[in-house]
Amino acid sequence: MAIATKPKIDTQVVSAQFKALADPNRLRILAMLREPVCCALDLDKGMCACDIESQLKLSQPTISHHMRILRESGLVDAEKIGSWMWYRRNEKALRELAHALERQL
Amino acid sequence: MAIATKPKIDTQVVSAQFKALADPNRLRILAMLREPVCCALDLDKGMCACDIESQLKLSQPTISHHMRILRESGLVDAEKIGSWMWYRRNEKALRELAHALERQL
DNA sequence: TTTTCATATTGACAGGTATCAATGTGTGGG
DNA sequence: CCCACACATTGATACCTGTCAATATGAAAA
Repeated sequence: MAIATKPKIDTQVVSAQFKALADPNRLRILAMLREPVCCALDLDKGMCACDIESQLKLSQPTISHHMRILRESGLVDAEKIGSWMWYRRNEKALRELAHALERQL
Repeated sequence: MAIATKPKIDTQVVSAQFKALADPNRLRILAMLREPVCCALDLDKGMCACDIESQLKLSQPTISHHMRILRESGLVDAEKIGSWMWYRRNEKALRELAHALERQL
């Protein structure tokens, strides 16, 4: 079971992930999530949409749009708690993408 | 002078590179360039546009368009010899992008 | 229940993109 | 010089994308 099955690269998934990274504002969001600055105290939760909005000069619907693309690409995880949406980097997915880029693509 | 100056990440450049990777056909081209299959014997030159065209089901102008985007992103190098254009992966740029993705973005 | 707050969705719009047919531009061969 | 070849550029077209204002949704507070 621990046999190293050759890691499959799904071109559709990978190009969606690169597409998610292909916008400067989404790169900024990803960098912000690396070191969350957040209105709540529990930084482990990540950042909520309003925190991101307050640091980027973009409207609320635009932030929501970018977060959906990041979430659907799998590079960012989201969790709804109460009426807040908490966003976190998916470090595993980011690492796997970087490795695929270096070794397979 | 050998002090490790913090590697700068130019968001514009990086997002252009991810944009170049955000198309499935360009990912295929990059994968083809990893192991060139080429009409000429000297594989070190890379692949010429017609070789790429013959393996992808895309018109010649479309290939030319994709190669321009890959070239301008810096991920692929191009060299004109006679009337052929030879394309090669820029492994250094690809590696740097992968490292930036893993460590800084 | 009514109000308020956080976020998502919709609609509209300007600009970008992938694609191909047609045409232009050099280069090498005859 | 002219032709054939390899590639680039242009123009047209359909589709996709980033953005915001307006509106909807859903949860907490009053």
